[in-house]
Amino acid sequence: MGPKICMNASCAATSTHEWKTGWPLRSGGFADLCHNCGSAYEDLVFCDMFHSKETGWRECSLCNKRVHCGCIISKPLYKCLDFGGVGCISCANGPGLYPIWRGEFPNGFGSLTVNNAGDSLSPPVEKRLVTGDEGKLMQLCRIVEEANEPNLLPKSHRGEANGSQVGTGFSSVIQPSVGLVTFAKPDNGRQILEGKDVQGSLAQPPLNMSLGTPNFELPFSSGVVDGREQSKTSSPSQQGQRSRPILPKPMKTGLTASSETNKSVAQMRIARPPTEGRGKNQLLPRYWPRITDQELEQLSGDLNSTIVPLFEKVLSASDAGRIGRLVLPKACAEAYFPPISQSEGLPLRIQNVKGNEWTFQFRFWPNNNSRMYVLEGVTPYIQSMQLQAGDTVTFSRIDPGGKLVMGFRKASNTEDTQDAQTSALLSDTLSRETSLSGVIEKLPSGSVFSGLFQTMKGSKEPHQNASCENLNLADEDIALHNSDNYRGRMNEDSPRQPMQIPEKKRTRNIGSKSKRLLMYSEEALELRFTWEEAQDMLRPPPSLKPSIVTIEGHDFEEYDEPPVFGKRTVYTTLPSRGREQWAQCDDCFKWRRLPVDVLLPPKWMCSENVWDSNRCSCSVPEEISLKQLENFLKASKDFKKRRSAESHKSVQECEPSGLDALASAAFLGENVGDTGEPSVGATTKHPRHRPGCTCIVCIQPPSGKGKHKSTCTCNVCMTVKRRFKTLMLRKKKSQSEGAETAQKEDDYNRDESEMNGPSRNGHLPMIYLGNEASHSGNQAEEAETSNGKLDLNCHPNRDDMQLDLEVPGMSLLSLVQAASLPLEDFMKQRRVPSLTCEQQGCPGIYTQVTEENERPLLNEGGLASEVWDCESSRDHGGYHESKLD
DNA sequence: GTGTTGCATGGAGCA
DNA sequence: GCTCCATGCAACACT
Repeated sequence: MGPKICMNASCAATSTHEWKTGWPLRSGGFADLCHNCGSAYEDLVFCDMFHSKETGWRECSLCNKRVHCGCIISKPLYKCLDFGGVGCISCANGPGLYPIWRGEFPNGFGSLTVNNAGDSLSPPVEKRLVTGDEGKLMQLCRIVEEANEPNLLPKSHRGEANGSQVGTGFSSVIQPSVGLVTFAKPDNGRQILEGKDVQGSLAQPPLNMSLGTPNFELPFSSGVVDGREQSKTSSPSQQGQRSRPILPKPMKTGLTASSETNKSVAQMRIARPPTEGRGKNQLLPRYWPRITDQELEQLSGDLNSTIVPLFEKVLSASDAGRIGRLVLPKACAEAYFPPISQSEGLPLRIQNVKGNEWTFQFRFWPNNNSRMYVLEGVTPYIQSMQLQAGDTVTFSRIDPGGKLVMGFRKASNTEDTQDAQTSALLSDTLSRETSLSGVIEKLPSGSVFSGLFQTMKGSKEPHQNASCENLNLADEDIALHNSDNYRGRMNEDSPRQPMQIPEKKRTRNIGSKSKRLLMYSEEALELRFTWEEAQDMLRPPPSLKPSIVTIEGHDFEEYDEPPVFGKRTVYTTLPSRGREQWAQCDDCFKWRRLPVDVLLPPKWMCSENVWDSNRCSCSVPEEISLKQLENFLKASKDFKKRRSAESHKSVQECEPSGLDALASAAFLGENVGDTGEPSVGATTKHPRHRPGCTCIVCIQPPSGKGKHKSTCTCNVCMTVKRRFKTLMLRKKKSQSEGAETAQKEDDYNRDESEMNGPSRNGHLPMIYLGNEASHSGNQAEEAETSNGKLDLNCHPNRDDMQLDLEVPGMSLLSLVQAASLPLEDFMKQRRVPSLTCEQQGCPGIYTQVTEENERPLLNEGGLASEVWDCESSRDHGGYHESKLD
């Protein structure tokens, strides 16, 4: 920001012993004036002193006083009279002249409709003043006056307005000692001008707020003028556009608020309606910047700059996605960004939170006879700020200079702190004063303009841009403004209720197409569960029969429908009764025993217990003791905890690295990443696809398949084979050391597995395409997620479901390649010829040295035995799932 | 095969 | 019934 220059063109002083603030600028902020000019402005003699020789002087039709018309300084000082001519402001507002006054306001605040009773029809927006800050007080007084011209006070009266409402037409309170000024965003009054019943408007007063002055020009306007320029000077009715309300419906009790109320409410975090804009469209509250005027005052007071919050937007999934297009609210784009006539738009330089400049392409697309405005090229910004859907980007402007500032607010930060003091104060206030509730109730509240404050914080660093060189805030300020949670809803029925973000806002992006990813973190957490839990709930489509497809000579079962969610059940194994399944009634919460192979719907009650006529009612007591049940559940819980910890541990331990990774890469033909290894992030080849992506690209086998045949003796293959052998020997050694422990573990796991159910009664993990019953092995290909991702095809409770994961993260195909075996041979090894349960001495677990599988899976060193779980054989179509030890 | 661009579609919100 | 806007998607460009 350059040195100050007195904005009185005939003065242009660059130094003065005291700078004063003058008239409100059309771009926001206020003119800088030297002491002399500022004093003249404050004394309302500015035009007399400096414009006396300019054109535009007229006489008041009522008192014949000379009135300068047409400059920005004199704008508030006269009125065009209905019967022609002009009147000086004191005459125009004289009693009796305008029993019902309405008119346009000149400074970007539209117009205000007031009634005789003095009710303001627009809710107040408060601005905190610092005692002694006469210049700002003057400005605000002027704002109030402009919004409330019938109550214009002579200068001598302004300082005497303590604690009293100014005039009768507007509920403004000017209290320099208290430091509060309440003023309203005036309504544009167009509805009245269009002939609506004025008195009727009292009951339902128009609360629309025009975004700006018709002739508003942005300081950064490129000069490109398009059709909007014309339209913005016309009324909505002329444009055929509806005006959208940006303020909630008014409360019937009026808006007059006590100073106490004002004081308290001023500290609330109220969405702050934008101070300006171009008037055609009106801003929806959801785009209001969430910064209080008080905060702005603090900012601008310290910075010699005026921060003009413009709007903010919660990022949608597409905004935060890789497309790099941020959809701008139309009204905001047209109000605050330069007008563009060509679809290509123009580059827009916006300062980021650290003071660096970013250039985005501001453009539009024609859409339904309208326009859709976007900022293109935001991906670097989004990524560097680590923004995601649900976060909020904020746009503001620094005046003078009109520099656009883009901040952000993380969604995760919006609800994690609480300012108890303010809450208490607010609650206290609300308990006593509810007249504002109607206004505040629907105001989008929430955290503050943290992005902006981060801008300030960032500005501590060396700046590239001069406009921010003075932006500096203490960390305490940051902390202050990070203390969110003034959000909320005031309710007359429960005035002490803590403020919460309006439900409409909170949930508006959940459920529909446009609401997919926008959830607050807590809600997301509530929806988050482990893949083990999800696996427990997955059931094959109940009434569907799989179709059998044959791929490379192997049969696969394929379901057309995705898995369904079923009720979670608990399996037990009792020596006397064998395996049992238990389910809890959703109504009475009693546990009922069920047949092992029963699949329950997500909601299930005793009355649906068709398998046990004695216990098909909630009134019948449980047949299992509470203690027994607790033991089962506890064991189940402990087991899962332990598994989870072990899983993490094993993943870390077994993470292929260094030569292993290279070896794998060699086998996989440099396509390890394509195997879908969970740890692999976005690739350059298809960066849109993340781990877990099930698109056709990501589920494709590695393209390197077949590069090296099993007989290949190239250096790479030989190295890898040698490396693999070493790996397996090492593993075997470690296994032998912990054989005893492992056996115990296995027994334990088995028991627990049964207890939790080989989910879905002993079936293998269900897979969508080629499901559990197929046992064709392709579940392993899908089961390579090991980092907690939801994997539909991996059994949560059984190690043997992950038997192919000898090398974590490798897909089945990778393993096939690694084993240097044709797929057919590999599959044979995964299958053991039919042995009946009787042959194997079922029930139980026993060890058998296989004959046909003397070369066990991936084990050149030889795993001579495999553990057989006969209990699972029943559902395996005569085959027994092998289990690598 | 992948990334980008420009438009179309349809749900949500509002009067 | 209208506008807005999140997102899908086809066509095109690029590697």
